Amino acid sequence: MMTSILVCDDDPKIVDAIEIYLYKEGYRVLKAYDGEEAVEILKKENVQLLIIDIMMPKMDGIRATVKIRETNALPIIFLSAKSEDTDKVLGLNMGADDYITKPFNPLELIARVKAALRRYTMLGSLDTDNNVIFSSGGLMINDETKEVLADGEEVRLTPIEYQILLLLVKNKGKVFSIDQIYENIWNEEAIGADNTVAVHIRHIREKIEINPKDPKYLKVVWGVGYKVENL
Amino acid sequence: MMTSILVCDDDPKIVDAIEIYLYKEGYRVLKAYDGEEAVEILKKENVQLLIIDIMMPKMDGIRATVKIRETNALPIIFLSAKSEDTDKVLGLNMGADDYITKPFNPLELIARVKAALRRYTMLGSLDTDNNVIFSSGGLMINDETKEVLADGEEVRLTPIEYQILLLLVKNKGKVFSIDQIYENIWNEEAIGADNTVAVHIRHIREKIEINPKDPKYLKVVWGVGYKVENL
DNA sequence: ATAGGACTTAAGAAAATCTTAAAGATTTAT
DNA sequence: ATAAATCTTTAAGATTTTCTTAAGTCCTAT
Repeated sequence: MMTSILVCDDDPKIVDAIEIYLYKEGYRVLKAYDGEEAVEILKKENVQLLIIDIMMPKMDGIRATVKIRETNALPIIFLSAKSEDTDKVLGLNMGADDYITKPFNPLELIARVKAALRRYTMLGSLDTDNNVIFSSGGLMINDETKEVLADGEEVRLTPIEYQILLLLVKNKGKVFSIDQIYENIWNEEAIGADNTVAVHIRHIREKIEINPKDPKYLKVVWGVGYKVENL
Repeated sequence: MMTSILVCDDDPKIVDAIEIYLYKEGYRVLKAYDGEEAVEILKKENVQLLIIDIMMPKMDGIRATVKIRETNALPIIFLSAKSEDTDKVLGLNMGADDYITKPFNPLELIARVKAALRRYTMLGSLDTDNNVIFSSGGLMINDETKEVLADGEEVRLTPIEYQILLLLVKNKGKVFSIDQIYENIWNEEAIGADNTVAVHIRHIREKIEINPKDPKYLKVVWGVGYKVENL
């Protein structure tokens, strides 16, 4: 399903700029130019994230947020001019999940959008069993059938290997320390279990990587832990 | 999310008593028995409130508070024996938000805890806690993926380099002395460690700066320390 | 202008972390 | 009960990171 993002700012130039960045990342972009319009669109459309300016005519971002929050729990990112610190605080209390100050760095915008969406879908995926398929690039896990595909090839993992990979792919991009991995899978304190996990990592790599010595999916982050690249 | 409270007193009886009161109210209670321990725990755990005794061996409550305030804005409630009025005043100037005199009334403790937490969450604590993305101009750190982008380019930092840069970007604009940096990252006293930090600074600059000789992000403040410019 | 302290830079030794293979222990399936 | 599969442990080697030393350069006050 395509992710829809509603962008709301009274300055069309900013809306257009954000649209371009988000479109490039593969999101569907809806546009509004004041708070009322945003509220209307959210009633009709299925939107996963709202980016809204604080200072706007008609209905400002804060009042709009209050109204929206009455019926919708979607994540909201506020836009604000650099020094509007008061607004910042107000906005966060009103139910915004993050904020970006103008002028903003496009990469930062994208990163914050992704982080907000991830937090949101993480919470949502608990109720909807819809999310059983996780993937990153040529790597795919179907948690219903327990099938793992790497570059089109089916891969047979042992239960522990499967659980580790599932954890990492479900949270692709996020780095897990060896202890975190151990505690997540074994449900007990990790003491002297570092090699255990390391060996499983090795086995997983042997099975899913074309070249285990130079892994493209399961990467080490030195001194920190492992992650599955968000491809 | 569960609210965590760190209780720090050198008298285990008092810590245990407070734990019981707070636990009944549904809070998660962490325990420390001197200032150093408290500082350690606050670095690792996500804590929303600190209750700390003033008179303690090793590192007393006031020095601990000063240290903690360098990086953490959580509310602090001081515990003090009845007549230590001087300490009381000192503590409040040091960034404590409230104080309770021993022996205390459990109901009063709970009331003050709730009041402090309310004030804190009102002020948008989301800034640093929920946030995993920190940026300054063209510099961006995502602490979840441990990715660092400088002018759009991904940069590979070693763990120590990463931690130093994260500290500076999280507190952009603020100057840290070499000793402060050392103590924050290594968790031990900085003695003769100035060159060590300087070398890491150099390495970070080599990686994130276009021209390391004329750095635009990681600047030196002569005779004081280093900071990341608040761009 | 210059001396002295503060910062920068380079290179190599030391330490820490990760990878890998292989063998033994445990669990599961037949 | 036995074989097969899976998991854990060990340990050596490879790699990366960290620290130290030492010699530079740059600021600032006199």
